[in-house]
Amino acid sequence: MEDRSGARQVRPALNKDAKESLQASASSVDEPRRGRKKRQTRDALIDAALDLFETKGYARTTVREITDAIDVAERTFFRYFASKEDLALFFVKQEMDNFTEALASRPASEGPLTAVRNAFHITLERLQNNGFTRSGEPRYLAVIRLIDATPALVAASLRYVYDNGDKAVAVLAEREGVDASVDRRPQLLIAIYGTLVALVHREWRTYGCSGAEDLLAKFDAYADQLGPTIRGRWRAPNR
Amino acid sequence: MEDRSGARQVRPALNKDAKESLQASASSVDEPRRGRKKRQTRDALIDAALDLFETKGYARTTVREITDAIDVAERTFFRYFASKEDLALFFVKQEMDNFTEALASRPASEGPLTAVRNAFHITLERLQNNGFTRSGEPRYLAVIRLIDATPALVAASLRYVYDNGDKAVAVLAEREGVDASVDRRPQLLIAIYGTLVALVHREWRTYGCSGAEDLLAKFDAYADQLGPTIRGRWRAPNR
DNA sequence: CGATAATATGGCATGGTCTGACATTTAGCA
DNA sequence: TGCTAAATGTCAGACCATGCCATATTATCG
Repeated sequence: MEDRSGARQVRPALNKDAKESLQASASSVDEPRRGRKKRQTRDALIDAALDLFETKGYARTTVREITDAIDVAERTFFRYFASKEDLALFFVKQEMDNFTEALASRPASEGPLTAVRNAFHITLERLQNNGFTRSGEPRYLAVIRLIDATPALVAASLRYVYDNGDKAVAVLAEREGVDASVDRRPQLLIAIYGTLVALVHREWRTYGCSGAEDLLAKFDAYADQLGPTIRGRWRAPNR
Repeated sequence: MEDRSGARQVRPALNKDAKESLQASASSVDEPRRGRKKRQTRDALIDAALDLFETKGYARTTVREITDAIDVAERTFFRYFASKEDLALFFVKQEMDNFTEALASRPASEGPLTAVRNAFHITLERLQNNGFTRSGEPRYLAVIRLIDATPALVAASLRYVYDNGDKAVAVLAEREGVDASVDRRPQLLIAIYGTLVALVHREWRTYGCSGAEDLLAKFDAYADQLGPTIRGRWRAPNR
């Protein structure tokens, strides 16, 4: 894999407990104060960062500014996130995890593509209550805009799906009772799902950035075209 | 687009004449000396870099080492390439350009998917004579290995396809006589092509890294699964 | 040929990301 | 209260990337 030592690489790991919900910021009691403070700090970092990103843009926001905003040392930032990118990708990871989970719980009666589509819908719904920006917009919408407007983040999130789809692939293979190590279909479908999401995000951001329903509609529109795209000739443009 | 000033971002532009073949290093005469030297320097940078990358890995090779190897100032490197990544992506760009061109010249009798598949074959064939490493291996194979082994480069190349597919999309729409601004199929197919290539590269690297024929075979194997993947249920694994 | 403009390089300073090492504080617990 | 471990802070430094200005090389033209 090569990756060692040299700076400037996107490292995985580090986030042992990075998955901890964040939405359940209802600081459940009885939890050790230490862990609670840790999550608080992490959340504060994310909040401050997203705020700054929205105002000044990703590239023009320095890590220093983020840490100054919540008064911690710059070094601390890198104890929570492997990189500036890593922070921005926090939500991508969450979305992917949600998706995989949703996929796993789709009834066996649904075919693979149907299950994937429904899982996406569920994922979006869940994300709705994942926090809001100070302007009252669901946070994940703001994040989508941020990522799509920042080349480096687009790249990173594509990659994240690219090499973290394994779990989803496994789930899919399991569902359909095929062996993912010889059958390429699970991997193919997840990869296609990834690009679908990317395309949808871009189109959504390009035209308007309306609500989440819009996102869903676009996703379905693309998914509907999957079959026609692959089959034979195209001829007459649809509609 | 936001991207400005802040370091650490992948910038496009800059390579006004970066496309100049490189394969035609036969330094055609009558060309102004200045341009010739420029290309020589650029080629030397690429050669030295690839050499070092292969030996020490991408991350552990510093720009300084590359420039020292051909005895130019570090500053000069960044006059040829926007970033270290940019250099590594040189071949990705080339491949994409070749592909688009090949696609454009496929006969109208071929359906879209067929044309894409054939264009890929042609692209690979052309790349065969694009220079060789000191071990005699076609250079682009070495580059594929390099990229796939380096997370940051995987990300960057995915992105490159993601936001440079426009030309190919246009070509495809033109071929099929559809309007790409309302019909999503061209974009969808190119995006799928991109992920297909990524998947193939990974599988190729994971299992053996044999010759180019192997790459072609794997590509076809994936392409063949496209239809079955999308349609209805899967049930019995193929084969 | 020689002056002049255009372009490629070199050199230097600076800002930004990220890491490693070590010191200091703070929470958890006997 | 005092010990232990985890979280933070501090500091130095590597590396990538950009801006700016000086210098050298090449092209152009009278």
